Amino acid sequence: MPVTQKDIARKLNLSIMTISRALKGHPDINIETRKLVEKTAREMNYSVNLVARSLVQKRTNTIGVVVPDISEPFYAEIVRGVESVLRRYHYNILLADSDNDDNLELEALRTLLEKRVDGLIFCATEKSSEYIHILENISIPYVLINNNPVGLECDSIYIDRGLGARNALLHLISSGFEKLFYFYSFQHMEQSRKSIQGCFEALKEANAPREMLQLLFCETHELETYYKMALDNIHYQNQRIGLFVWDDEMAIGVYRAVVEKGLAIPDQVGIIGFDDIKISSYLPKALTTIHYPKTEMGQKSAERVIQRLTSEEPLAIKNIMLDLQLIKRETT
Amino acid sequence: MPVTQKDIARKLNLSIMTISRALKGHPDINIETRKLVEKTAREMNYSVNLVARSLVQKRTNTIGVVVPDISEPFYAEIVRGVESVLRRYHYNILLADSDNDDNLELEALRTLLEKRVDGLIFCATEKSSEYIHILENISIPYVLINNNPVGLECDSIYIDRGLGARNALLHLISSGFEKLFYFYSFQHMEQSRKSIQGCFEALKEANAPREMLQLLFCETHELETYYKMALDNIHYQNQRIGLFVWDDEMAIGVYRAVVEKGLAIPDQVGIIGFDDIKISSYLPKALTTIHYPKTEMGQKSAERVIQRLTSEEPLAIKNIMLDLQLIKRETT
DNA sequence: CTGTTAGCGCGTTCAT
DNA sequence: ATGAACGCGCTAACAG
Repeated sequence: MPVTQKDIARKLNLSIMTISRALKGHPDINIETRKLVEKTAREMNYSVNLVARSLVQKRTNTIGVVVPDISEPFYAEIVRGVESVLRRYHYNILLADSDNDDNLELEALRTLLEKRVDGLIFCATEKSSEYIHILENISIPYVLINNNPVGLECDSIYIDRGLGARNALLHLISSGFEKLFYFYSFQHMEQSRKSIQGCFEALKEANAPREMLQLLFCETHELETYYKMALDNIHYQNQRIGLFVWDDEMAIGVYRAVVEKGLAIPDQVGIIGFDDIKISSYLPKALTTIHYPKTEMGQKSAERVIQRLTSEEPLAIKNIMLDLQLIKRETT
Repeated sequence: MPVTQKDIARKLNLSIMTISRALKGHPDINIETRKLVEKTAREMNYSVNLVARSLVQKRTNTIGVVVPDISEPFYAEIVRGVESVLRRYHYNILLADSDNDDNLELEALRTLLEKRVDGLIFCATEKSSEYIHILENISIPYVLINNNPVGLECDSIYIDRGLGARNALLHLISSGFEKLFYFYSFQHMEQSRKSIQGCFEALKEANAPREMLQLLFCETHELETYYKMALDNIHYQNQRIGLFVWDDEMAIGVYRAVVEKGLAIPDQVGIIGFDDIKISSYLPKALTTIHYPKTEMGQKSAERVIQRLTSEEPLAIKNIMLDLQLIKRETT
């Protein structure tokens, strides 16, 4: 049983209100009594009950964050960005990992709302669309990261994967790779679709034949799958092969396969990843990749939620697109 | 303004209690009225206010989790383990990232307690020791992961880094490496100390001279630092060199340096990491490492907290040590 | 089966 | 500068 303001009040023969005010540093309070209250509170090991305060003030100073899998460095970095901003405003993160499951996602979303988070940051799995009904009727600010499944009219932050893919392929083509492969999986169907589109745009722009590119769909988003896919499909025949891979992590699996086949990088095979995770620069051949502003994405979304929470006037919907950047290193 | 039970009650000419009970599936309620209430609730878009419930029931169904940096895959995986268990018991995670700063850590800890989390899982930074005073007086269950700074008497889960280091060095020695280096930094002083001790134990056991091992202290826990440290200190002179590195991520930086120097792995230089992160098996030479049960660590700590939360009898303090396992791959 | 009373711990409002 | 009354939204305990 933690001690409450009432306990302090009784002990000091004061009203609860005086305690409450003293503890919050209210101006209209005798400095002496304040000191006394503070001292007593410390002695009694008092700790405010923010649940009670939240009930009265109708705010929890808590932001819900939903991600498909926090163990993926990609999401972990986004969350890190969110946290770094929220901290400054004295907000905390109520984290929900949807485990890439749309049912769990929906359930998590509901719980967060029931726990009365003040805002929401949402990295959706593409699979679902049911949660839309919830989001539509939501009364708190929320930001969609990286994925606006059915064109919901709301704040969002995203990158243009199509453009990224296009630039990657153009880079491969202009670097003299003659046969191209794109390794991808359905992490986000919509994004996958767009990236494939981007690939074909690149071909068109470069006046390259469609057959130059082969799409390699990987059934699961796992290293082993990408690794095997590369092992099975990459066969060098006097044509420089350029590989574009869904993300850096998976690119490492592909990389390994290429090395196992004894092919020279980048003389025979070139590789481009996506994300720019930390270790990419430290691989034996530093990976050429497309930098993905993950931390910034988290920060910007947190800032946006805070903005909506603090601004009086209604804010216009804002869809922020962050820039990607191709970073040429040693694999191309 | 979300709708409350009161609103439903008014609309249906029923008492609030009937609504409350109907919504919770209480047995003592007319099935008809229950259906009606549920339907109306849905129509009115009702959502329970768990803040209010928490105030009454004195539980939030929320567990506080404190980590030094969620963007490190290591902690992200632990959190993932925690979440996977908590989900089953309908608990959520209130996440606090201490940013490796003992002051922020202390503050975060306070806030979590004020928000009345039901339990706590704590990955401490080694730097601090002040929070001890808080933990000592804490009335909720908590588990220390990986770090018991001042021998606090409490539930904890950890691994024996000393033993890990010992096994790593013994493996290097028995694999014929003649000159040994240990790359480490002060992520956790106590752990660093123990691991160094473990190294020396290995030398003793193998009847190897102390000079066989050189300690390389890296000032910051960053890839660049480890990379440069390796570049500056590894010089091959007809003696096979064995490198043991604080963790897999940093080992990749070292690996890169070795490759740059044109040294053959493992013929001239051997490398052992620590953690066994996913990509370790997919490096061009799969990294020999010590498997660190991160997910299990998160799971077990969550289970422990839940146990304490549900068990009636007081439970004895439990310090769980998880086993490490050396996984020999291609770098040794 | 349903309603009444009371209270969780705190803050808002108004009075003194 | 301090206090009293009331309510936040919900549930526990008892009554009927």
